[in-house]
Amino acid sequence: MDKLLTQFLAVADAGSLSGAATTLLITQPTLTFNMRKLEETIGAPLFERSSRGVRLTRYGETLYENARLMNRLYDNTLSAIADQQRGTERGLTVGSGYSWWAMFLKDLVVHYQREFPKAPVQVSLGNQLRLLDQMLSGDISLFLAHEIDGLNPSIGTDFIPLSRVYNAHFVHEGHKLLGAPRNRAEINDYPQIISSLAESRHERFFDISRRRTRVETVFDRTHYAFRSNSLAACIDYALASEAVLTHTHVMRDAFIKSGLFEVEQSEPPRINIAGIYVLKERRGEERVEDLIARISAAARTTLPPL
Amino acid sequence: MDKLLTQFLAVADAGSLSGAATTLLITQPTLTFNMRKLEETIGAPLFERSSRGVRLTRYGETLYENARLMNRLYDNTLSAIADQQRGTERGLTVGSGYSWWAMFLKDLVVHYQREFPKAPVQVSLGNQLRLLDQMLSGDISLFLAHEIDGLNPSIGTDFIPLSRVYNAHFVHEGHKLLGAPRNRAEINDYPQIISSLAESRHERFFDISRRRTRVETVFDRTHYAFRSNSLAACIDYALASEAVLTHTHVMRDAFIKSGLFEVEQSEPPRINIAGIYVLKERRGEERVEDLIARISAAARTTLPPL
DNA sequence: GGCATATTATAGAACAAATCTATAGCTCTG
DNA sequence: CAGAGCTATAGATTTGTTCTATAATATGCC
Repeated sequence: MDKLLTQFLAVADAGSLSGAATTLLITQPTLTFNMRKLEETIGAPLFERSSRGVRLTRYGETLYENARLMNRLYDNTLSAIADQQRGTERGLTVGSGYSWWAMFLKDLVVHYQREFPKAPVQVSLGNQLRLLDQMLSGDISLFLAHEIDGLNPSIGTDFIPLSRVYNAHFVHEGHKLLGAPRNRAEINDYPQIISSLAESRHERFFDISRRRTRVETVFDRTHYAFRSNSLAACIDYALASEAVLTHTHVMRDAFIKSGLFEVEQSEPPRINIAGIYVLKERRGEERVEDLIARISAAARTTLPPL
Repeated sequence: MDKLLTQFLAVADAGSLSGAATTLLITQPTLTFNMRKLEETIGAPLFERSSRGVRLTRYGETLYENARLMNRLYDNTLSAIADQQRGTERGLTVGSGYSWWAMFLKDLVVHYQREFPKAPVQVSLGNQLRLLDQMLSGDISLFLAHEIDGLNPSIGTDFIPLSRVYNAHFVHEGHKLLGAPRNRAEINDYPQIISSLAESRHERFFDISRRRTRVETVFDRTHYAFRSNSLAACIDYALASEAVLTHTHVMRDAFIKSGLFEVEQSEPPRINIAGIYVLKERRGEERVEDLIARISAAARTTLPPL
């Protein structure tokens, strides 16, 4: 890995130049010099320096997150090559959201393990952007998710569509929207809730200019009255207010148990595409393509068609 | 990016050392030297050299794929920091653990939205350290949590105490620990569950030398039989096993509804201080201080006094 | 207040590394 | 078999990195 970035990580972890210097077995002036140089090449101040040590600026925090990713990617690369030399097959890891896992991925993985007990598939559950993070650092080979609108193409991912799912709107019992079909304008009259809370360190994944549609993305902060990464919190909020929770319709039955009911829509609902994200670089690898084929086949029998 | 990797990519793309040398504006012997060095650090031959140029070995192919990823990651990081510098004004986002959210933050937020519909408050639920992380990277303005022991003071946070809470222990109905007061040793005989999943990247927030007490910190990986970032998962585990879920007592009523009951403690329980974490530099901002005042007021009426 | 002890910053010397020039050696092609 | 195109090698040169020594500044403690 890049020397300056490695040293940067050490400084961020130690919280001081001198502390990092001792762990890195170099002297403190060297680090002072190098970190200045890094700040120059990055073009932003990375630290707030004081006589108690250094603290990361927000630019420093961004770099820290990404430098850690790069570090992981580098380590994963080295071990991948080492595995290649030993002739041992690398295990594949698949990422997924909980619903896809429960719906059909689980069975597929169980089958796969049985067929290839020596090269098992591992599974990482999480939200889309975390999974993207993990894919970029080489921790997972591919993941299942909704198509992410406005994703920056320079990230270099392929998206393989599998299924069409639609968004439904959910409100508490006795809400005025219930009882008759409603159009989009009527629904938008009420405050909106969404169960996805973007973190700024994921903002780099997005490229606003190339957005295909004009819909709000996860980073629009104005549109929603309430948003949270916790679905439970969103449900609580929907139960305690007149706001409308928008979520994929596959959760309808679970929501009814919590006391949220689906609003009938008088217009065709917004369709989302669910599918597989995979790095362009990994296309063509035998095991990856095999897994994609298996997932596609399983999706065709379980999920709504495209 | 790492210089050698950049040069490696150029060589792989050009298919020859001399060709890459001209595009890189360096001389061919330099590249010969550098690529040898890279092969040494990677520990595998990357090229098959011939008088017609060079060809990637399978190790070279692996490195090529991953080096391209690193390259992109680096570029994306630079542009993310540049975007950050252009500056985006953010709304207020409050972080919290689920317990505080359910107990009183929910009502406060619902009220707040009604009062200021144009400047909504967003909520991020998560464990303390994730919230700390998010606060430092600017995603959230403040968060509610237990006082974090051993926190490195150079991080520059203010802690505003709100309430004294104690940790209780919860088990499923009919558990042997129920029915009589138990001491700490008796409770520790059973496997432990905790609803906090530490990530190693947060370790830098801690300053081990200044830790006041010797209690297990969140980074002890051996002590707990089960830990998850999802409270629901912890509850599931507690219901399905003999393990003891340790959690703040304020959730007792909610736990009873789920089928978990509090173990009577024969010794005085460990007291924690709950309060608001906020960045020193954001103190004084009108909306931040307003929110702090509202939270403090709500806490006084809902939570145990200090 | 003032001393001890952290910290980062600076300057110049010493050292290490990267790069270049020049040249050799190999292999395919006409 | 000579020429063109490539990589490899050796030693000189240039550039960059790291170190030592010291200054400057803040913090905490007596």
